[in-house]
Amino acid sequence: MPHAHRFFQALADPTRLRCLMLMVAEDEVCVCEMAHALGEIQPKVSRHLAALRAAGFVLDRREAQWMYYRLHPELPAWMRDILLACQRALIDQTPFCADRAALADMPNRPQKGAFYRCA
Amino acid sequence: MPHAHRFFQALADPTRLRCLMLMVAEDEVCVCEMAHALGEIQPKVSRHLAALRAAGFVLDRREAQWMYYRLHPELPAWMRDILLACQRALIDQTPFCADRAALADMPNRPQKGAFYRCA
DNA sequence: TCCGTATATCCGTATAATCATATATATCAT
DNA sequence: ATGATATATATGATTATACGGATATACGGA
Repeated sequence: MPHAHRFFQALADPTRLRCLMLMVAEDEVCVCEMAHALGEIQPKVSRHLAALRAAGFVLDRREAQWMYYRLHPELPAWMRDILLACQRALIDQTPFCADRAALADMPNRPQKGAFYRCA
Repeated sequence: MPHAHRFFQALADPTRLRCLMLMVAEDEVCVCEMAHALGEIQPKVSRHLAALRAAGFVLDRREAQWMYYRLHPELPAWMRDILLACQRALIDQTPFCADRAALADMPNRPQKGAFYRCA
């Protein structure tokens, strides 16, 4: 119950679920990419990612000024299964579909391992 | 998006998740059975079940004085899959295991189709 | 009338949104 | 190199809202 409760509590917020779906789809995503994809302000996204990190569901990694977030590699298998089931169920639904499209169309999108600037 | 949000919001409460796991395990369960199994007061269980019903995740059925709740038969397949994945992952975990045991040991447990009273 | 159930209300707590600010890193000019 | 500036990110503080718990009450069937 403790783990399950926290996990579903994390999924229960639309912003967090959208961020998680982006991470499932793209593996690693930085804050400014998520903020752009969701059309939300940066502090809002950052706070929700901090909550996911504090709960142990994601890991962050710094690369220059960008903080990249990804699913925690040691996430229990059943939680990962549920996230994959969500992706399958929601992949063509609003707003998840539009989020991925907006991310793909993001101008000046930071490129990992290169020295580009975020818009 | 609205559906997924509501769904995980429903799962995010321990009482609701425990009730849902009982319904997954036993198909139909009445309010007094759930209250006994969880060791919670009846109004608390009733209110959470009302929330699940209002959200369309469960259906209720009256039989004499007992209200039996079950998963909504038209629940989307991906939601049902997630509930089954939860059952597999949590079946031997606290408190779900103890909830099933307490339900099995419940004295004067109402029997469907008969004229017994709830303890 | 009794019992199971549902609901209204009140209150305390938790959670989220927003603004403002702080920190860190990179770029650019000198 | 050094320092200034811009961008990305994080966080503190405040406010607003949602949620849960407990009690009391109302309803409905046997």
